Amino acid sequence: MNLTPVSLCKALSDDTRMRLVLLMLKYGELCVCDLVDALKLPQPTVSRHLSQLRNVGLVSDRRAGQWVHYQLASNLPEWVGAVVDELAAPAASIYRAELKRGAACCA
Amino acid sequence: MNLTPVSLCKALSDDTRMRLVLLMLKYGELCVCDLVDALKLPQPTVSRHLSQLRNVGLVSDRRAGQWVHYQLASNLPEWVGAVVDELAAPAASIYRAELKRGAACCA
DNA sequence: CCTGTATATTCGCTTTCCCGAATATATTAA
DNA sequence: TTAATATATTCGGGAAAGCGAATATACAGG
Repeated sequence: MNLTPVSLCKALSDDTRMRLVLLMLKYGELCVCDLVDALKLPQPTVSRHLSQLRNVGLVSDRRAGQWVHYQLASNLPEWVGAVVDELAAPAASIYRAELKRGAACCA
Repeated sequence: MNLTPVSLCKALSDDTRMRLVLLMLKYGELCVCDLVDALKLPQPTVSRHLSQLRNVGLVSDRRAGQWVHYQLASNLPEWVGAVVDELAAPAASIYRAELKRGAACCA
């Protein structure tokens, strides 16, 4: 968990990871299948990007049965939350429709 | 000049470019030789990174005689300025001493 | 024109990033 | 235990990023 300005930017400098973060910012905790469904990307691809976000400390995971739920880490430095919030609006307007979640896979 | 949340993050996800932006944020307009001197990096390296920052629209250049002066672009979207400002404090505390400019090379 | 200084670009190389495909692990249910 | 579902990891290749070295371009002065 080594969150610096540069490592945060690196984590967010990919469309898939940016959309993952936006989804968690919008909906809170989501399981991997929800994220796969929302982004319409292969599951290994989503898992790999989630792994990068987790390694840098931006998101946390929680296993519940066979599902793993991800959310933005709760103990983020203030400046990290501020940057993410600032990016959210212009990013959301770019990805529009791609930030809808379907029916939850894990009831 | 295609400044999106992801392209901004890409531009800032490198130590050299982050320090270049911090220097311009702190001192305003600087010529390339000032930046080379401050960062203690080869001139072609600095030029290449400046080129990336210019291509994405984050900085603008102005030629004055044999010197070229760079500064943060003046017409940046509000959210870009906000993100840069938020990153500045934690980044400056990391790079501390490396953000001093020496004597101006172009009097 | 010729020289020197400032800046930009190209080249070749190495490293890193991203992806698809396949495989491995974990959990649940039967 | 076996099968099925959810998630993670590994492997191999291709694309992109970063760098040192060399070269090219632009301007100033003599």
